[in-house]
Amino acid sequence: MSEKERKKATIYDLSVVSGASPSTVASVLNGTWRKRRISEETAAKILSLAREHDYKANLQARALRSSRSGLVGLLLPVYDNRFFSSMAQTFESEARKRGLVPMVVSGRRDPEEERRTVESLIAYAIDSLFIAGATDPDGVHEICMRAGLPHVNIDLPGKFASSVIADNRQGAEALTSAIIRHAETLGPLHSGDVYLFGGRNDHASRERIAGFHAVKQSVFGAVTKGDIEITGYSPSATALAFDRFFDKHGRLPKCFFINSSINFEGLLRFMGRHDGETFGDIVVGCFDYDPFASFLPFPVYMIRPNISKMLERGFDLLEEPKPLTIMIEPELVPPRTALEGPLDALNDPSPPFVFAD
Amino acid sequence: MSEKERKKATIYDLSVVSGASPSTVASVLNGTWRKRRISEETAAKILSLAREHDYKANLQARALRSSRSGLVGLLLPVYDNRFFSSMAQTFESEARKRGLVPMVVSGRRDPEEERRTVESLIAYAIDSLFIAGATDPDGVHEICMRAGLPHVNIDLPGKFASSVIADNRQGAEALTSAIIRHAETLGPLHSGDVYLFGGRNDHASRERIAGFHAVKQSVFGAVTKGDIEITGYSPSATALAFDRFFDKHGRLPKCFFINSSINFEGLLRFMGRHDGETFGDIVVGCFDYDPFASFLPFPVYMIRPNISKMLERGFDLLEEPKPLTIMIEPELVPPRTALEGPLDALNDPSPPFVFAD
DNA sequence: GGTAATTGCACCATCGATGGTGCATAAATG
DNA sequence: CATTTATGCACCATCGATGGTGCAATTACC
Repeated sequence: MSEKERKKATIYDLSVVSGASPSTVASVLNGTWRKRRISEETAAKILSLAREHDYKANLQARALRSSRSGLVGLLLPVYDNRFFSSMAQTFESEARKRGLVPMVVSGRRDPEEERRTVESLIAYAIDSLFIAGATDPDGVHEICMRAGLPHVNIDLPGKFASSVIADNRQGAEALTSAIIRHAETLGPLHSGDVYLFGGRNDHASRERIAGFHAVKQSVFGAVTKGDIEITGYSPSATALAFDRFFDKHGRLPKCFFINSSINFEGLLRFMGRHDGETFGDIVVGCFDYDPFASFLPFPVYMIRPNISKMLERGFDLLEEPKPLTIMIEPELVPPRTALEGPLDALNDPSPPFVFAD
Repeated sequence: MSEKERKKATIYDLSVVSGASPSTVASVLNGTWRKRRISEETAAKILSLAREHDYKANLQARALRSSRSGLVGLLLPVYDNRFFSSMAQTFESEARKRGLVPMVVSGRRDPEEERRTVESLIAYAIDSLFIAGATDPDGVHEICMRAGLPHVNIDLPGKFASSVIADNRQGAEALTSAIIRHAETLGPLHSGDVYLFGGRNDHASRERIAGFHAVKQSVFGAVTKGDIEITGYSPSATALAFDRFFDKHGRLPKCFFINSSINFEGLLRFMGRHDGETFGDIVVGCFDYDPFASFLPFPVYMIRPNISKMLERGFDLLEEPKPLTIMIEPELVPPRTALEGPLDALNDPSPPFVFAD
């Protein structure tokens, strides 16, 4: 038996060994056999033969016939960032919890590539798609429409499709208040001491900037011009922005808001070029979450979206007939707080022990 | 045309509109038409009709018929960790570069779940599998064997399958030397000041521990007993280990080697519980790479595997008839150095600009 | 004992694409 | 002009699973 298992067993093989027809075998194996009035006895025999021959359904064939593949896609811009990789992790559990198989792809912030990768998913007949952070959501939406593919946006504004978004405005306000309050405990603070770096002309950035300015307005009564430096989502462009600021003012702002952890990496690169300087007197807010950032030598406040709630609501929205938008409040993470992540849900199979050496 | 595109066009649809047979249409669309002596003219007509009807091949059907799916799997333990998410990112490019579609899944360090996820990949008829960091590589290997699935281990020792591994021994030696050298510049150092935290009874940990001890041996002439605290791959267990050490000695070791960034998170959690203490006098080595760790208030040396080279060699090894093992040297990253990551390869489509506010 | 209802399953077309084979028609060759 | 060779394509079985339909054999019922 272990020798002959070179080729995978099919329902036809089981049909031969069991003496039942292929369709009977199929219905036993896919669980529809009661509906088809297959006898308990026949079913039991086929199930035991299936186990014996290590039968595994060919899902490609099933998908082809039934036009339901059991695949759910997730389009990310990139993987290697705490937010998106954590989303991939959570997405995988949520998908499997629902009996689906996740296909996670990245569009690398390139509209052309986003389209291509989504088309490759469609070619494999995924049943639905989660779009998280596409550069060109409308282009992706268009493709999904044409393919009749149900889809939801995650953390993207939904002009056409359903969306679950973090409350960027509220989050930015919370973050801005937090850093201003902290910076004020360190000394007098003026509107001109409070900056924002990063972002781009997208919905999320606009909302965050609006929240940032709203808080500055209410705290200082006025908003300084030029308190925002747009850098796109690039570590190197952000590092350059800090270089420029530093060259001009001889220091960093007392207090600033960084649009994402990618931009935060830009700050780190800038600091890498200024070894020896401690930058202990700055207060930073980062609209993103990375546990490491929590332990830098200066206070870092972060905003952490509630990813699993967002995804859960996303699966709900797939059922919805018409486009809806749901907002989920993110969480403010104070400095030096290492929160739990999806890794904590893992059980580490080998218990700790000490090597005999 | 845009109205009627509700259902996806098939070769049969194109066969009707073009007047050619389905097999002719298929061969034109999959590029085998010259071999089949289809005329230039017919091919051109069909290609133009295909474009017009937005034809996209159903890859499930193709896979079923040709028993080549064009899917490559990557099994990770987890996504949300710099090393593995960076691997996912690089894997995706490498796969697409080869005309394949990546399917990345995580086994969450659970042998049972690893098996299940790999079986789900096999059910979709993936052509080959990259195994990175499985808890039970032999179990996975067994399943692949049974399914006749070509597979390579990445950064795992290859008892049965081909492997590309980081040189853990050499990397651990480089890392240990680096932190000892640094710590020695801060004051006198004894063998008892140099510890290792994290890891587990797996190949990588064993090699790293061997390298660690070899260097201690050569520097101090002897190895202290009990200089190693095994914690498994869990942030919380690692935090507890630091707690224990701290409770016993009233401080952290002057100089220590942390087995992975997951264990590193444990250090951060420990520090979160000791706010106010700066821990400025420690020197840390982390056998893993996270750009944020580079900028903590104490020196952190890191080891960063050359992921893209490992994956490239992995694709090569798939062709190989018999199991081979290849070692790739990792890179030592000194403190306060922010290196480039895969994100730098992305082009940020919207150029930086400043909001008019 | 004859008809009706139920049970248990087999048959067959189908999903979309592929590739081996074979057969007209046209062109080349002697 | 007869025969060989080349050209261009159609036909058909096939990959593995599914689900509608139909039909014998058994059981129930009057």
